[in-house]
Amino acid sequence: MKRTQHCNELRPEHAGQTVTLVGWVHSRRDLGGVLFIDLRDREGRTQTVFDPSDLPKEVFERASHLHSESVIQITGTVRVRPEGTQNTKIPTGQIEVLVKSLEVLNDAAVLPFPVDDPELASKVNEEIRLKYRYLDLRRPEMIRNLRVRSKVAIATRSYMDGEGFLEVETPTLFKSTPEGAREFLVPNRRDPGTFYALPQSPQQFKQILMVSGIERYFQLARCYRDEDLRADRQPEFTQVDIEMSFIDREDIYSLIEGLLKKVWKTALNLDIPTPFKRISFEEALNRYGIDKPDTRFGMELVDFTEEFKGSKFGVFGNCVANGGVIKAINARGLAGATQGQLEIMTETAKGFGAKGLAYIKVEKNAAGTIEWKSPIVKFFSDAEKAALTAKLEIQEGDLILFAADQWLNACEILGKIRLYCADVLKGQGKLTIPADQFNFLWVIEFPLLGFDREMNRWYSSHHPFTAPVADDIPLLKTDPKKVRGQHYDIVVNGVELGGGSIRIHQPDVQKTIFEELLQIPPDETQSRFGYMLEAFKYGAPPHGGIALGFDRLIAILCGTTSIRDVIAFPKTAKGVDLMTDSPSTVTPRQLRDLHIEVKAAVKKDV
RNA sequence: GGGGGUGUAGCUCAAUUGGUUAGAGCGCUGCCCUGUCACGGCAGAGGUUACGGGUUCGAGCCCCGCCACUCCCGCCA
Repeated sequence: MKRTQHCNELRPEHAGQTVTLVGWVHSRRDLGGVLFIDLRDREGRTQTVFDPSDLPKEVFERASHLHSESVIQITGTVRVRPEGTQNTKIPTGQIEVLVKSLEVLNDAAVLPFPVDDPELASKVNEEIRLKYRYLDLRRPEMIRNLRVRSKVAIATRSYMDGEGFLEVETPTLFKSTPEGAREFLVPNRRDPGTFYALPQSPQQFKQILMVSGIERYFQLARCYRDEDLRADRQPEFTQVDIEMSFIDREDIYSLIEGLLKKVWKTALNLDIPTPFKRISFEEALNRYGIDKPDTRFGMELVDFTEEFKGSKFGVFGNCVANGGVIKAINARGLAGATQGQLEIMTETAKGFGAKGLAYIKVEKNAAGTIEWKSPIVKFFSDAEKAALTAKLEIQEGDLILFAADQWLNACEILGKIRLYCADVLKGQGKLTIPADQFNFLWVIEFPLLGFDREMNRWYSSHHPFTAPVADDIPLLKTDPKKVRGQHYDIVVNGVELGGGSIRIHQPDVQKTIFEELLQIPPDETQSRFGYMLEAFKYGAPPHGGIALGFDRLIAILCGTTSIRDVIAFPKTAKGVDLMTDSPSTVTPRQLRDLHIEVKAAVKKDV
């Protein structure tokens, strides 16, 4: 070892010792007669002192011209700092190292952006941070994120091991299963025209492992989806993938509650209460307008369908007559919403096919009396007004927003607007949410199927291996919409952390789903899922599982909304790695080997 | 595929809304400075205003196109 200590280790009790430290030049303060260099490694930093009266001239000269981020090794004596010069901001601030010798291990060129100042560095354009990712990762806050990630990964493995799970690796060269997310394809050199696909998840392998009798499987699995990206979506990402045999939903709930309890303790030293609350899909939509509710604030949806049945206000009355619902939220304190903000909300509503967005601003008028300012309130009867006042607890300063539409649409419109209003209120300081508040929630009883009007067929709302609730199986052939799936999502603070289900383990039920409901032709079912249906014939245990988005989990723990901050080498929104400039073109020879001809205009190499 | 935002010195930003030589802070270079830790002081270098067109006497600013980054919608069984 070159070093005797790391840069966050020396304390007053080391005074007098000769030590060797290595690291990066974090900052340099040259006072002419004395020179301070803060040396940084991944653990922290230590002030070193260069005294020209005590050092050969060339050593002092060398030190005084060191660029930031040069890598050096120093040997010197630890001493307690003179009275009044201690730095309470850093743990090593009581001491300093008086340098006797300096070795420059690597001179750094002038940096493209500062890494020593967290304030400045966090504002640097992400494009340049990604291009020089190695510099970006040197920032203590980025190293901290990677450290959290590592600790949580290890805690997860240790917890799963303790629960009797086997970590099994599954292939990343898999078979194309063109349902669901678009896949990345890998051409097969040995058989022209055939392809592997990178797995969207190890779903099928983990079920097969249950048939294999593994009973308890987990993996920190890399998954690949060739879809457009978001702040919380990368083309390759990591899932904590879990599958168990001979269990029911309750076993999954308690397993994951235990895992998250351990993870939160490990990463944040927080004790989160378990068991988590549960809410049905229907209730989540009714109260929060979304299937992944953020329950850290209220502003819940209120139903007024009954009150507006037969209303003289045509928009509401007709809506109810046509089987729709009337929902409203009270955005307390937002009566002063700007025209622009109302515009954004209206556009949101229109995005769901609504014609507009009805609202009431509850404000004092010039005469000093409270008034409902709204283009529609003149159509309301006294009874309707009384119902609104009572159920929404209307008071001065409120902004009431309405959705009148079919149930799901009405809920979703207000669900979006509720989140938008919360953001606005947060911006105005009228809504504060503590950073250490984590509202975990199981969302359960999802509908097994949705109906695709365009394609005129059912589709799986989760995936086609999800088992129906046993009581609902007879409904599969009579009223598929009513069938509930044994599907569950784990949600925290409005973020979907993961989801899973109890699987179908009977080949006949699986076949019904594939062929009668999803209307996949039998030969296609055979070619895509035949091996699974066959596997299930030879003794498939009842089983179920879940997958947690590991990147999202770490992002939440690190307090960031972008998973790029918790992935060492992430890609841009267009899937480009700016550091290596990939993807890139390949040689004609490579293409020939793969029997591939590129027809699109070839991007010129620079 | 669609919509919004951004792009000016190495970095972060400004430029009185179309007007002379595009500025500041940090960083960088040189000099001064013995207790700093956002050290301080003096001086200096550094610009194809992303890129390509256009309008205009005149464009960082207006128009058209294009590229990149970013947020959102679609998409993500």
